[in-house]
Amino acid sequence: MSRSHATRQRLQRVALELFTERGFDNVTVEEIANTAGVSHMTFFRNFPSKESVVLDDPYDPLVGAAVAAQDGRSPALERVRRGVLGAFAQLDEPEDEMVRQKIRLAAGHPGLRARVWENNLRTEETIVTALTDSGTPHLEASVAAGAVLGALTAALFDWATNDDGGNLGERITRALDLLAAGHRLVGT
Amino acid sequence: MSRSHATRQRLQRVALELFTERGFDNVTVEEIANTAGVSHMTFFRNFPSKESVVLDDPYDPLVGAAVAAQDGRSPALERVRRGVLGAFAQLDEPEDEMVRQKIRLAAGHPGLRARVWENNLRTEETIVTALTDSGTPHLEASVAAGAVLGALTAALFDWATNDDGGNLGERITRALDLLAAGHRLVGT
DNA sequence: CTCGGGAATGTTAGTGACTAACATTCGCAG
DNA sequence: CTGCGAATGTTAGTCACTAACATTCCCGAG
Repeated sequence: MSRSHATRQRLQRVALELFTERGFDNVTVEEIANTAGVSHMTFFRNFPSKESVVLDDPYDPLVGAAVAAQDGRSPALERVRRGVLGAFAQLDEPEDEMVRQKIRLAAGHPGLRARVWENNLRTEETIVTALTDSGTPHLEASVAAGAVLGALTAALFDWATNDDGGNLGERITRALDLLAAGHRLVGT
Repeated sequence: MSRSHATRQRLQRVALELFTERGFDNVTVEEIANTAGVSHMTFFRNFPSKESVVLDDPYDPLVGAAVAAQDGRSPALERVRRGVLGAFAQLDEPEDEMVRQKIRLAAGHPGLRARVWENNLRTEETIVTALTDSGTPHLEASVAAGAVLGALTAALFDWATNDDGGNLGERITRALDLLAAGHRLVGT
């Protein structure tokens, strides 16, 4: 398990370096594996796809749990919003630079950018389940989850693209505040 | 141009049939092409990828224009919401059954479902541009676009999955009303 | 130390999406 | 009919990804 874990880390580090240097499409899995001193099979035993090296995100699942923990009497959209904020608030920022690099890679490549949703879908389902379990109608739950994750993802890409030096947590907080504020003015 | 157009239609029809019958992953491009009486090269000259047969959606770009046409004094989120509603309202439902089939296919396949976002990204960019052009800050524009498209996509998948016989336009209207209503109760 | 077994890795030989280069056929205007 | 351009076909690739099987590595029991 330990030897394997080291190999995985090495593959990921090498892959992100090469992708950043030469672009995702101009690096083959063969190259990544060779540079890391293993065969392409070892690569695929550690990552289900080339894209997953950039996209795998262990934080997402936490969000579902955080939403489920919210007070069931708040409106669905607000519970999702608070859950997402809560989940990110309780994260320290360990490999902040790696996260930044991954988001930047994903933001700059249409295919990767699209695949980000493959992660979000799991989270979305978890959230929807948490909401429907407490009586929220399915469509309302879907809309709430979709809207918040849509806003969150847009904020992440915005952060990766226009980096103003601020940290990620702040940006997310600001984005979701905008979402909450956006409709208080309805009817103006 | 006419011979080509007929071929494209035939390829799409055949492909959707085969996908529905046997599942997206169990149909090769070769088969689609042969069944349609052409070579696989002709397939790729008509569609940039196997996935695009299911995903190409000529309606999306309209949304960007509709948002740009909204009154610039409303809040960003509300302008996006009204723009999207407006764009769908002015659609007749021509190939409704084909749209339904495509959304169902996409909803039932993780890879396709993720790629749906490749379409949304173009739309999202158009919307963001329309908003920033009228002075909205970039993050606010991104969040508004992301939230509405996230909600819209969730509603489409919900419609495809739990078909209650209602039509698509109604479902979208209901979803976006929920989004607007969701935050009126903030602070309850 | 050494030997056995299971985990980690390698080799080989595929399948299938997608592309480039070049050859062919088709439809239509002159 | 003829010739030109668009549409299509052939061929021969590259690359992501997989299955089956062979090999090596680590580690603890004897």
